Amino acid sequence: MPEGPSIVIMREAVEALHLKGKEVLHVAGNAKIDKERLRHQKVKAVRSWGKHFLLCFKDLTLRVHLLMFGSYRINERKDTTPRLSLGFKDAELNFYTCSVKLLDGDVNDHYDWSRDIMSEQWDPAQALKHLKEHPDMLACDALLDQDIFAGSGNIIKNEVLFITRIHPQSVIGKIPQARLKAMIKEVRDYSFKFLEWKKALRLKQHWLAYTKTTCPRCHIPFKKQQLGKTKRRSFFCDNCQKLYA
DNA sequence: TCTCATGTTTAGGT
DNA sequence: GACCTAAACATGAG
Repeated sequence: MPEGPSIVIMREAVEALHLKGKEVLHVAGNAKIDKERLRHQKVKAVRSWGKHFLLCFKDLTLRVHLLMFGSYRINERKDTTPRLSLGFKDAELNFYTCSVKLLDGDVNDHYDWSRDIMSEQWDPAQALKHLKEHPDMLACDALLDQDIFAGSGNIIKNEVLFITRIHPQSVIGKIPQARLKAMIKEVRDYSFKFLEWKKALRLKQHWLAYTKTTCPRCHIPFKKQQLGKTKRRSFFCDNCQKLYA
């Protein structure tokens, strides 16, 4: 479920309920937060930042992170106890196996929207600056760093590196600036393609590298290794992806 | 049946 | 404090 584009789908689905101004009438679930604080709050905005789904109230924001296996239901329930359930007059939101947190005060004080790869405020120049602040970082780690590319996950990482022909173990400080810019641009572009494919239930069939065993360009076997500090699966072609080191 | 993974936080060690 | 590792969470695809 949970890379940035999937959270955008979730946000759009909740926005379609037109909850703005609606009051939380019922709260339940096994989340270890002070759920009573949410009761009688009126929704001010439905937002998202990277992999975070945000329901904003006056001076209080509910943050839901689906982690690896989280799920949600709108006006439906699963058989298991929800982590959090919010009941409105004509709608119900249920969140399962996720991380839930309450953020105090103005939500804008918690988030830099320009770091969200799906945001209208996404700023590629800032991303370049952030990358340059970490010259020793490996490309495979940079593309998972939520402080630089909020919303990018392991699928986006693998696809972007393959498309831009950058080896996952490339050192950020050794990658020519033009290549870095191309990588940053592709994160954004790929995320919106991801969004459309996911909506069409056609995401998997567009994967070029992720979970693949053979390079679609030169047809030699892909390498599959857990790379970088993040030790996440990387699928790559030694032949087609240039190692800057 | 079993393994593993679109993710992050936290606790503990050096 | 920096840095690392493992555990915890707990679902569902293959």
